[in-house]
Amino acid sequence: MHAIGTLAKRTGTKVQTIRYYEQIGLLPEPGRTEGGQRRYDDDDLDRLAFIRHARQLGFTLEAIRELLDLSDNPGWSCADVDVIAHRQLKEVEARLARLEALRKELKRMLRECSRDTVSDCRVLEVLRDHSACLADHGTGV
Amino acid sequence: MHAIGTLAKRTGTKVQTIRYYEQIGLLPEPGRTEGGQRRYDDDDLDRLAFIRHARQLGFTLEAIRELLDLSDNPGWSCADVDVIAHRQLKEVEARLARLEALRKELKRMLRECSRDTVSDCRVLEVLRDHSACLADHGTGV
DNA sequence: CTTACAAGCTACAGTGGGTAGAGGTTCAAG
DNA sequence: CTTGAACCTCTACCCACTGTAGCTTGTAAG
Repeated sequence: MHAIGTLAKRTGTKVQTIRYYEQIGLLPEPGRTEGGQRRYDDDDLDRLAFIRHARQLGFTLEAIRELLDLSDNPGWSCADVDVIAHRQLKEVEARLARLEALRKELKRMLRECSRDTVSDCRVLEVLRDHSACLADHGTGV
Repeated sequence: MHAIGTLAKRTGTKVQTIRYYEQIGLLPEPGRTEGGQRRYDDDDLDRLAFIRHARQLGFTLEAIRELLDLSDNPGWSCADVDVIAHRQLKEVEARLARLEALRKELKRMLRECSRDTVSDCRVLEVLRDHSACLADHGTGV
């Protein structure tokens, strides 16, 4: 039986975050001491570790909820899990592509700036000049 | 004199977002018609375009506020602007690195999964098995 | 057994960067 | 003059937490 702080330490989670996961139904309500403090068993620890690991991989809490549902049901299908993981990979790759474009644009801006070593900086000009960029509205970085 | 909807269309911003920028002090309070509707001039349009462009480059609203302050002051220094832009580039590059690591981990997971074509999927195992990953707590993706 | 204090508790507010909706008013074209 | 699209304010919501205030409980040392 572990106190909430032990769980927190073992999984690298904040105490409040654990209570938050309970609140939104990702973690089951644990048992309590007479005084009302939460006490967890190893299953809870595993479940939390799973959640944290999936979060580190960028899964949303909703996706994690799906994964947990699938793994809770004895008749879960591998294909469903695969779909979720692939969806996640696609999202990560899309974000990567956007960030890469961003990096190029920033570098270009800074390169232009450093060209005129003495006088007025061009960064603000570039930011101001919409036409100079490949503006696609809606960032989603 | 432009209505808020015109500004919105021209800069690819939602009407609500423009009002939000005003609320947090990024855009000045514009003049109003007798009936109370906002009316903007070309300076406002430029300022909003600047904000949107900077947002597309991933600058936070706080960073944008700094940039606008610098460009409002006649005695702003190029070096200050440069510092902000470089800071932004560093942040983007850090996020890129993290996302790249993430993509690798996801790919590895999916590769392991597809190895056993028939039986139970390994994705959930991998998510469960903390030791298999290069866990650094605190994602910041 | 008492005391000290770390760790726990609940409840609520705030973060960033907006977005959505209700319910009402104004503007401009026909 | 009428219509209806666009405007107005105000409030609440999104995600995934994080922080704070004010209180209670658990535990180890003396």
